[in-house]
Amino acid sequence: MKHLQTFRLIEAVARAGSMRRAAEDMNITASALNRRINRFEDEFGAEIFERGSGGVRLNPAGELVLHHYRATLSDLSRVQGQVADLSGERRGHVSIACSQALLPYFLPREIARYRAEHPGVTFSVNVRDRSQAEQELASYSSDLALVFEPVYLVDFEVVHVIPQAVNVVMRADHPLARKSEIRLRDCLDTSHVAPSAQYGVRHLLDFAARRGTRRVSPVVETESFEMIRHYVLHENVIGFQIPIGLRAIDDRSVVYRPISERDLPAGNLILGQMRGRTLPVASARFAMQLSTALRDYEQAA
Amino acid sequence: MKHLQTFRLIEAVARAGSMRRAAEDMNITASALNRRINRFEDEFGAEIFERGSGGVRLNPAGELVLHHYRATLSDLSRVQGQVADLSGERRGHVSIACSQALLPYFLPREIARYRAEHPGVTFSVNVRDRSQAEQELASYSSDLALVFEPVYLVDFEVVHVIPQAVNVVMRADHPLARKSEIRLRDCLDTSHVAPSAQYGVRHLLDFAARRGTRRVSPVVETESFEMIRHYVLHENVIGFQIPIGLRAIDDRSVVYRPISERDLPAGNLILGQMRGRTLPVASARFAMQLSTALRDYEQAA
DNA sequence: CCAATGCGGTGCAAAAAATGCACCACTTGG
DNA sequence: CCAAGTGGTGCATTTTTTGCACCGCATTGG
Repeated sequence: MKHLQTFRLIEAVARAGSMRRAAEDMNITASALNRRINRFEDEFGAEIFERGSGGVRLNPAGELVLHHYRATLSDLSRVQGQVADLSGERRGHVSIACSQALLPYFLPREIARYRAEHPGVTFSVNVRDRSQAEQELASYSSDLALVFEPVYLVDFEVVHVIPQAVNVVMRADHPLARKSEIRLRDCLDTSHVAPSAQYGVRHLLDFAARRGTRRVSPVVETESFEMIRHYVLHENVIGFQIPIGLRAIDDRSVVYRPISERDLPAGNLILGQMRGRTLPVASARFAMQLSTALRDYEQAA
Repeated sequence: MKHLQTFRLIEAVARAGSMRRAAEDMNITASALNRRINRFEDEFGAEIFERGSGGVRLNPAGELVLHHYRATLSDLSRVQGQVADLSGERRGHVSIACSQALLPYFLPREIARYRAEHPGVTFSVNVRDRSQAEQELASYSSDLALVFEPVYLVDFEVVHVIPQAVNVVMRADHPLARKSEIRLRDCLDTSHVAPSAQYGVRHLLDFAARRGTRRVSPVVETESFEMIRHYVLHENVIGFQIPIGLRAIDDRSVVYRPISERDLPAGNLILGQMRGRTLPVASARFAMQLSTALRDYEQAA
């Protein structure tokens, strides 16, 4: 949509931090860019950039303008999606920000199931930790977020929530595998592998350990839950993950057991969107499917 | 905002029903207008007008586009309001659709009170019946609606609600004025003046009368409650209105008495906005003031 | 301390886009 | 069957936008 070109340029300038660099990025002359910005500010009635030596940066008014642009863009693409729907095309795009736990089993199955019915719909899956996921929604970069234990709940509208207890994952021959429920102290007493601090699982572990004046002291700390899941195969230690990211393996080489709720309350896996936003058709439908799937998953567990 | 010019033209064409007439309205050539529309449709990816002989009219896709434009416009003016607020100007505009009952006493006082603190804020007061008021919100023509007994509540978000019993209004020397509460049958047995069918007061009266197999048969039927209020001074008949639109007059020439709740349940006076919409600063603040005023009014009564 | 560099902004001419005018093809109602 | 209405189009003209060459200024590094 050509009429939003000025906003695209504003966004580029905000990103680049300098008009000249933004001009290069957008394949345009610095002078032309400069004049468009100035003209916009005239028309808008206020400056939107702070001119400092060495470049420019958005002022609060500019932040509002940029937000307006993103909201407009989002609404426009929603409208285009609905129009495409009218003409029976059923195309569209869903972008979702999610925690790592959803990557191996849950999301692939749900996306495939959705695409089986709507082959014209494409997906972006953005792996984000719990705080990033919410920023993702706020900037309209993702339509949906499916995250474990989100941080700030402002502008985050909960669509569905299911509890997920932190589980211990380990080889079947690990001593703790014999119990059906594991105490936190047993975890801390044995060698363990843990995710790094920005993740919900680690946050819950740290919090619970501190309450018992213990500390989580992992022999391997990583940002990758896939790493954790596979590491326990190579050294007989324990790892942590929530059940939706786990599955009993055929040869029963890896097992998982919940940590006792006395020690560590279950966290929440939350499907959410930006508050008040009307989602594109495809995203709204996919959100409904996810809700149903999460409910079924919870009842099956 | 120049970048929305094409949308303004689209709106004009939709309103005029013909490109040539719209072109005149917008002081532009039909050819230029025609090409802008065609270019937009190209870019947008779908036709938004149905071309019939004798003119054009919006198709469903066009309705969506027009709605997008209005939403964008509303959001933009909200942003401009917030920016003005940032620079300390405190200006803005509030548009409110309301029932007639609010016109004589309640709204003038509240608007004046608001403007005493924020002289830069201007107001539009649009008198609308209960169904029009909601359309007004849906088309972003008004920010707020304050109506008695709204019809459809879809897309209508209730901000505040107070009950309002239908009252009989009459001269002090009318026989019914001696009672403190009036039965519906007494109203129907005496000559009465009533509002026409689209109004909430009449709707409640009709409904209650029909339940008792009676009918409302006014000697004067009017769209104007002001007319009703003044008519009872000239002929000794009764009229109807809700208390917020009434006030005891100094010389006690006109009095009002509630109709018994056994016969006619109290209706609702509802302050609302469009569902999910973020209101401009001034409107949001005014809505808060109205909420408070309504609460105080209810407690005082 | 001064030249070099990078910044935003501006005058002016060239390029691009939008517009107005004249006109076409078509439908409709008297 | 024609007059009056409609949307659409080719072409010259006007308006807007852009690119180029600069300016003044601040920061930086030798």
